Amino acid sequence: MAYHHGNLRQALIDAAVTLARSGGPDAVVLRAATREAGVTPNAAYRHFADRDDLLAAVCQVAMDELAARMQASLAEIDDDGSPAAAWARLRATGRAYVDFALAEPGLFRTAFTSLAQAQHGGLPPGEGGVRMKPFEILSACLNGLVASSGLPPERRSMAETAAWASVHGISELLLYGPLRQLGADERDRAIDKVLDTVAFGL
Amino acid sequence: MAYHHGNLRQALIDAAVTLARSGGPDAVVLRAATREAGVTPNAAYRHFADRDDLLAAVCQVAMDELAARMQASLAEIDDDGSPAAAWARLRATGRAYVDFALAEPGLFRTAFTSLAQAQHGGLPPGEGGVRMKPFEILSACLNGLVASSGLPPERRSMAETAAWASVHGISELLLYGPLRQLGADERDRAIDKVLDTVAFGL
DNA sequence: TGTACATCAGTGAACGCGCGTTCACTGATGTAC
DNA sequence: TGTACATCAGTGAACGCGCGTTCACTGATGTAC
Repeated sequence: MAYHHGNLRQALIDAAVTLARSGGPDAVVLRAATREAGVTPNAAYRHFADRDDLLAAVCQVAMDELAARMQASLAEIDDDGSPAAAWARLRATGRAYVDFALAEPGLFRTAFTSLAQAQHGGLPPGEGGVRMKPFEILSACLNGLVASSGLPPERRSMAETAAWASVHGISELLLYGPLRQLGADERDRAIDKVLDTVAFGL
Repeated sequence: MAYHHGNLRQALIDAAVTLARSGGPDAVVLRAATREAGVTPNAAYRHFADRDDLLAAVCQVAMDELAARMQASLAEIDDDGSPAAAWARLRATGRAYVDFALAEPGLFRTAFTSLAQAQHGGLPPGEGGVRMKPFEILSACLNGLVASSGLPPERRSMAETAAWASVHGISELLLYGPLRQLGADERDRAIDKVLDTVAFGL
């Protein structure tokens, strides 16, 4: 499968991810990606329908990266089936989520923009475009919580929504909101406060 | 104060707000605003240093609008000093926040972008740029909650953070996240769930 | 009250820029005989 | 094994677009005598 370039498609995605990493979705500029890959602008059209198609690929990568980090932090906690372990697992995914947002604001923002575009543009409903692996990870954690008796089943309903909203919200607030100037310590305390409140609230 | 145009500065802001309303901060295009105001592009430079200066004005308007809606929903609940009233007031501001986000996604997004830019660009720390009236409203609600004995003082700390994160998060999720396809009923239930969880968690 | 003048809000024309995208092409790759 | 050929990934040049911004200007407004 190595033609002239080798694997231009992947090279373009890599370059575009780098752009998104440092400047968010708007920085995913088709010409910049081809420049970085050492190729003519129009060469991109052999591999992507248009700029949006390239952006969609980047969004998928960003979302997958977020899921991978959540999964990785989950792997560090051994699941002995106890409620305490189940709560620790939930907290770990939340923390990983926020850490990813803070460490990679550009990718974090990008991860959610293909969803935004699917809203305006076409894209058949149900055919969700980007797969939301993070959502599935969160659901699994909550299921584990119920299974371990850490959470009464009658409180399980819509727990994803409550948990995700808090964790996503604190990420945005720390990045772009009134909390963006916080020092590292205060930031940690803010994140803990949010995670505490969610756990208690559920 | 009426020269040639009347009040071009305000007319440009109005036009720019309309742009932001339908397309978010990126839609705030200086030339488009002058076009709408029936004026030459460079006329804008009599009233704004550059495009970012115009955008900053729009951000302030958007943030003020958000605060106004929170304030308005607060005014509908008579404050008899009881804990129940204090909780209802908190909930009303949260609900107004989410409702604003859903009704005016472009303005909502714009309200928070001058903050994002102050982060990258210069802007002396402390000199916060856009004033965060919504934050102050929320703080006042939480103070009222403590005053009414609805919330023990030892739980007051960082309550703004927890409350705001949840409310901001559900807004983003409904607009751009996995919940963006929800119907009106499910949406209401999701918002209620989040508000319940916050109240319980605090 | 009338006239000369300074101010300055808005004009007209142009700049350089980088973008996404299209066209006809070239030349290396892999394939069939 | 060697040659003719089809494929198709990447080239080179160009397009039209709209943007932010700058220049020297014009002409209506308000002011001083």
